[in-house]
Amino acid sequence: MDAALPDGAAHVGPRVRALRSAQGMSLSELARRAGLGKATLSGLEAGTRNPTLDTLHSVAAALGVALTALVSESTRIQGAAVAMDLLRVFDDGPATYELYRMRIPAGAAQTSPPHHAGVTEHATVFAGELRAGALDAPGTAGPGGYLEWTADTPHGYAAIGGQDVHASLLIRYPR
Amino acid sequence: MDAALPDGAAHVGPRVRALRSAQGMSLSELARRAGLGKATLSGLEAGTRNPTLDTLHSVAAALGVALTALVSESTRIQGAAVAMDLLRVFDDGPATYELYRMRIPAGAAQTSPPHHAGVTEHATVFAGELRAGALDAPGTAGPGGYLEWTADTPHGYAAIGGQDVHASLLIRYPR
DNA sequence: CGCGGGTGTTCCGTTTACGGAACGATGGCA
DNA sequence: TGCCATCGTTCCGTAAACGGAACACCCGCG
Repeated sequence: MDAALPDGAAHVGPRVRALRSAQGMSLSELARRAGLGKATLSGLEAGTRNPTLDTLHSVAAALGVALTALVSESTRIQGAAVAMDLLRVFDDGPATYELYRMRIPAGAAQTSPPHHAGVTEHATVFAGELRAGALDAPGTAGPGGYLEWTADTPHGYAAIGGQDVHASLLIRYPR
Repeated sequence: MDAALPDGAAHVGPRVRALRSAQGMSLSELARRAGLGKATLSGLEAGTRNPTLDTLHSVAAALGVALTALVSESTRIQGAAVAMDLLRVFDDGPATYELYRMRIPAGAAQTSPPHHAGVTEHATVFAGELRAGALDAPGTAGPGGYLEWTADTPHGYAAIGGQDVHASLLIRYPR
């Protein structure tokens, strides 16, 4: 399960430094605005420290970005053709929802084994032409279009137009 | 004792606890899987500690969710009846997309002035019964349902069932 | 040349997040 | 009923993240 997740903390430092210098802000000034010691920031950017949630929050606020922007590591699920980034997990009463961003290279296709009973998938297309759904009855949708299907049977995804498909995919897992 | 952990930290604890119990996992088991001490997790969930990035990373991995899912904070847009949290902004080729999470209290309703021409809105309902769309031709959708409408005319949102509406709203702005 | 104000790094004492162990509470099971 | 496993919390010594100060360095300016 551990997979080859590169140590998340290692990426935060360079990202802070990049965001900071992109705004033309000095380390000293960021420390002042964030109410942190310069030693803290120096170590954080160098990756020699393991920052606290409070510290990260202060830095993000002083940089004017969301905390997510500092720690976001795209947990990418890379399939044969489909790449999905998990954006968010909702936990709403009778069901759990996972919201993904999906990319499919032009012309590529992929099938997926069935999930548990009652699971449905909902896709909203940003760009390209998506064909998706049950293998024997797929639907198609272009930019702005929407598709939904039950995922408890074998289903597939394909970019049938001449360009890459970008879409958001919502997977609903009932209790 | 006062602790008084600033903002962000306060929300992480309950979220971890919610995600953990949603999977039917005990605190002890999560501690074991994450390679953390039970004291660390107990304090984290209670909000009496200020966790380290490493700790958060371990917890997220053991829960099988992205680190973002633990620390994400929302930029909320609060209307008369509708509360929307901006989740993500996409900038894909010919259009820009804003992905929101939308909540409407049971029985509440709200109208929205027109946006620019060509703007469309796409809603996927998680819970409750949503009535939304052009004022003269709204549609309705329940859990798992989908609605879309053009936003360049006056439009509205309403929770018509007896319970709150939870939905994801995608707004598409063509160039 | 100083000199003052800026940079980022390093040192150091204090604070605190960490894991391990002990704790009381709870829940089967014989 | 006792027994034992597991639950989540609390206590405590250690490791380390924290802020402040000292540091070397680099500029613009008189």
